Amino acid sequence: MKESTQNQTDNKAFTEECHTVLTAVSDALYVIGGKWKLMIIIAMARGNKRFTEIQKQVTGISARVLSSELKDLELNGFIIKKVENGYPVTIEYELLPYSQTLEELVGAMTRWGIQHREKVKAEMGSEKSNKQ
Amino acid sequence: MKESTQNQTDNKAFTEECHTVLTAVSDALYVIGGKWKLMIIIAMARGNKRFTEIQKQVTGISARVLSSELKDLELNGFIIKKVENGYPVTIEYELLPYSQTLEELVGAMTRWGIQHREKVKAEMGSEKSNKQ
DNA sequence: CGGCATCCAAATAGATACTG
DNA sequence: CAGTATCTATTTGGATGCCG
Repeated sequence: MKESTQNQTDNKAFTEECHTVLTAVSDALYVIGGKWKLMIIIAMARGNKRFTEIQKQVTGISARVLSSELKDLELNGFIIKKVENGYPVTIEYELLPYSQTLEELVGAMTRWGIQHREKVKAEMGSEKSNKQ
Repeated sequence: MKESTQNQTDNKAFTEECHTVLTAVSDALYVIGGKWKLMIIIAMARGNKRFTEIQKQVTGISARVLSSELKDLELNGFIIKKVENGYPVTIEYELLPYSQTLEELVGAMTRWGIQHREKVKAEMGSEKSNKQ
């Protein structure tokens, strides 16, 4: 994993690999980017299926935005909207198997978020009592 | 990984774990969310250090936005701006070690982006020649 | 409850020109 | 080259009210 000798050869491969990675990350961000999509999927993976349940878990999201995000998620094959006819009609959203492909990504992001919060906390303490 | 018996006990733990995960992901998105930050870090990790180099790699970013994003990244400890006095002054941005904590996340996102693109491509093919 | 329509405010981003 | 300033256009989002 360490190299420093022949850089000319590396540079070209690096540029190509860079483009590949940038394209892939760009693709991913296009589909699951934004503040809410991953958070909605996380909330749903913990058993929240109803519109208002999800809205309660995902702090700060408005009904309009949640509605729009759910549509996007359905279009992209992560969830499905189920309408049960009865008195009254109940509507539930369910995760589809494809949403499980995000597990690794969500796990990585969760771990990073936790360690980042701790890093920030540690910096706060070590900045010579620089309170605001 | 399969459970269905005692759901009451699970639900409470689930709700707490849900909140933990949502908070962590929210923290992460706050710092590295948006279209550009990860892409800039990826480009820099492949050796791009100059402003225009980065702008060339990260397709579509404007100078104004790149400038603003670089400032954010510096504030959050991912990069450092180095000014070398000479004729003319050269300015380089370098990754700091903290940016390496993102490797797992970037890797997960890259893999997901690649597989997602392939899934979409496969769907295109299987949708009875439904060209647009 | 689960939304959608409307209106309006704020944030974001593109284009262009300009500077040291 | 490495930005900044300005202006404008577009996107996004909150608030509210309404509907089945």
